[in-house]
Amino acid sequence: MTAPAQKHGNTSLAIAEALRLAILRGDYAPGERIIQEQLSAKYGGSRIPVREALRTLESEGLVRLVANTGAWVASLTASECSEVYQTRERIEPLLLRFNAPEITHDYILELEDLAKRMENARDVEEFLQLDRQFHLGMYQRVPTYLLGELGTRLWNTTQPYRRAYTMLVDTNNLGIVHSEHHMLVTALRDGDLDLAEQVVALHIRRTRLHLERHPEVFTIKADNTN
Amino acid sequence: MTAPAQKHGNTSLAIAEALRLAILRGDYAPGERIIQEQLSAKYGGSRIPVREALRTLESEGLVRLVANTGAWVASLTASECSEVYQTRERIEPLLLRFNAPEITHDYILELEDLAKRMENARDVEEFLQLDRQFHLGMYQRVPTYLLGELGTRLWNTTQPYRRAYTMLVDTNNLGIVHSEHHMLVTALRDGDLDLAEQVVALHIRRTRLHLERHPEVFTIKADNTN
DNA sequence: TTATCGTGGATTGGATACAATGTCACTACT
DNA sequence: AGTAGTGACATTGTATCCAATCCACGATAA
Repeated sequence: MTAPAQKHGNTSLAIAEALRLAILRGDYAPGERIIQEQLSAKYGGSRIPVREALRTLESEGLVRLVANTGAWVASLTASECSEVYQTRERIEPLLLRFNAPEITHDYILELEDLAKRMENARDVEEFLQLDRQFHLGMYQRVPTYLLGELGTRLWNTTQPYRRAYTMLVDTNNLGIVHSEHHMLVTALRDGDLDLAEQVVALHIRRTRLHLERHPEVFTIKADNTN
Repeated sequence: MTAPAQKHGNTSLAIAEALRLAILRGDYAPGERIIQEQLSAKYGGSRIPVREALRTLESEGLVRLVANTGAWVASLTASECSEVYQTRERIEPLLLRFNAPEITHDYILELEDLAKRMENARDVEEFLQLDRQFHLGMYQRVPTYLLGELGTRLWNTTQPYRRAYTMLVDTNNLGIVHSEHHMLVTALRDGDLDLAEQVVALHIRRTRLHLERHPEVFTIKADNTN
């Protein structure tokens, strides 16, 4: 990049956004070391905005900072990931409840479409992208003070493991996932918010229990962590 | 301060901590403007670590940053505060569940003592301090990846309004609050975790409903916000 | 061999200097 | 009088430079 038309006041924002996307894309492996100077060279700007971007991403849980030592792409142990999922089980139903008033009939059609496209997804990346759009999309119908951000953060920090897990089970064996998506759409169409909340919680819970049975997913981190 | 023995690598941490405490103490009113140079002079260090501290506090929800414009002490509208409380209603029971294994008999005695001391609290500040110790203390028996931080954050962002509210109702009319505290202690002593979770949720919920009936609490912000 | 102790290079942390931006009072014009 | 324009000042954003810290590596000694 080395964006030339960079106006004053958003260099650190731009760097944060670029790095966030790169991490979510999987360009960096969990546990990988991040050198400020390299980011500086890659995305433009001096090390100052890079450092501020790293602080931002740390607060989002995507990066781990250690004073005087450096920055690493965040990595989760199996039990940490389980904790994040348990938190999601409590947060996402509430988030759904907040957004319910704006989940209109038209939008439910969109959700149905997304659910169907997921069933036909060719590769893992396409599935992941649609899955994200399906879930996070319905949580952003309404602006919130912190719930929306929180939901996104929890989703983002578990992204590498969702990817590894999806590759592991193969897109064919996702039958239950698709059923759950359709159940959620149906509950929303029926206006049964309590059921919708429960489906979301169960969806996350089942995935968590699956993940807990596959500890090998958490070995993808780059070596020199901790 | 202008701390002389400041070692390399924790200036921004020290500033963040000092400013966090100052905000929680109420030294700054919600909505009050924060000037980097002033913090720099007050707590020592140049503006660089000050800026990093502000980023940290922003991620904790205590400060609001706007590019090229400045920083303000965070302030909540009534509905934003309600959202935070609703989030707490979902998070704190889970946090309690995580910590339950380490809430020993000895610690329950401490909790009971805190509950009693709250009943005898002379002034608002003493009550607030004990209340914080009672609730946050039991959430920090066990180290967590994010739940603990999250609980603290939710607690911190609502601190100014808890203070205003407590002053409003007067420490005499806190009978129900004390009953709830004792109910929680009893549930923990009985090892009835489900009940304990429910008591916590109801405790938060009742406070939220009270707060929603006192919108005047949210007018304490310093003028030039937004 | 193994452990301990430097030592130099790589990297991060912080201070100063300057550029960009926003704010606000003041002026000139309608 | 009211409003748009304008300029100076206050404040924030970024770059560059230097200091502090860490870490890998090798030398030395038990």
